[in-house]
Amino acid sequence: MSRSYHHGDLRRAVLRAAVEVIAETGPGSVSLRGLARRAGVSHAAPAYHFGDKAGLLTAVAAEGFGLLGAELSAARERTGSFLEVGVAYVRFALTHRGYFEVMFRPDLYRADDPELSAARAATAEVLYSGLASLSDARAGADPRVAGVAAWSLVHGFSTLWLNGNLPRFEDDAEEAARCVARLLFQDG
Amino acid sequence: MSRSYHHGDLRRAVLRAAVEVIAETGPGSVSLRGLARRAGVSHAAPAYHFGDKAGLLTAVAAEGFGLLGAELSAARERTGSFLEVGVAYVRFALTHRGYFEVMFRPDLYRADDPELSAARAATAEVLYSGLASLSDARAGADPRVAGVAAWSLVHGFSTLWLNGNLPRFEDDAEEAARCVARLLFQDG
DNA sequence: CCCGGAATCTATCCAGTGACTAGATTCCGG
DNA sequence: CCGGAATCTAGTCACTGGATAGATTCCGGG
Repeated sequence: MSRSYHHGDLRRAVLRAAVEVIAETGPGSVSLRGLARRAGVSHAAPAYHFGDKAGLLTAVAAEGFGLLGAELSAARERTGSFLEVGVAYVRFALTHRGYFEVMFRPDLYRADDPELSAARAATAEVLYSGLASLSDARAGADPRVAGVAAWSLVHGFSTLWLNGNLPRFEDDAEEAARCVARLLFQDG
Repeated sequence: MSRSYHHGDLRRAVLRAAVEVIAETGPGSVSLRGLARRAGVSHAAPAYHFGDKAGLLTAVAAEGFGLLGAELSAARERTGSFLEVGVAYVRFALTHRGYFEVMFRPDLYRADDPELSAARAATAEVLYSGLASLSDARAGADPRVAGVAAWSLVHGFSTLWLNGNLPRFEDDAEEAARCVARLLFQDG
């Protein structure tokens, strides 16, 4: 019995399992006790690492913002196109659903967590950094308004797709997102 | 004691209370027992009308789609502008948060409920009925793509605003939404 | 090598919730 | 006014989140 009194990396294991469960069945169906069972530890073990359920989801959201920021800046460096940053946003939402479904639901976690705030701010920085080219394309537009429009477009597409409101595009979501985004970001 | 064995209109009362609670503290914090207490009935009474929690939220979502469809078509008739239909979408999300937060979270309710499906289809009909003018404005665009873009934009703006990601526009959300939408729907 | 504190996990307990069931009460049409 | 239908109550069970006390293991200094 003594071989596994300590799990080794329970924090990581619970985090991974949480993201998986959320991706499959939504954030509402995640339970600390279920994750504990899945990891083979007692039902109170996760609380040591995360405090409570909100703490776990805070960690999920923080990691998610970190991943999103990384993917957005990678897309920006790779393609140099603000449109492709938007496409990368949608791609993240669809391929990292477990994170995405938590990140934009502040009632599920502690939005004032410092680590999370930092990750979120860094991501926003990347998102808005490409605004110059966009506001050039739409001369005279307030860059803040243009940024919000861009964010709204890709965010809305992502959420609508995730909850099954875009059935006609379910086969090639990424290309559909690119077509949709092109209507707003006319530049390639 | 006998004076109020029957509540009178418990179904309506629970529905109203549910929408209020959701608008204030999110769908996660709604409990059948809490709503029952609020209405002054036993904890099992709501189950008679809604079956279970998913049934209650199904009713919320169905009523919400009905309201949204009505407001969208009203905006269309009143202004004749597709842009104003989009603004009405945002206005609905902000003023009927209790409904909106449920409607686009199918994991919370029974998405195959016939009454709900009908209400949702009717709303989609209104949403897409103004597409002709939009695709005229953007010549050559696939009307389906244009419709998805429009829906994505207003939906994304609404959800981002609701979860506190657009702090700079919190004072005059409706006018901000109009500015944002104008970037996509160039016609007035 | 070993000792003691720190890190990690277990075992219990409690309150709140959703769901189910049997039964009580009231309403309403014939 | 009577009997079935509609509505609500009361009780139960399994599950969850949260809290606490204590057990086990790890690790660095002597």
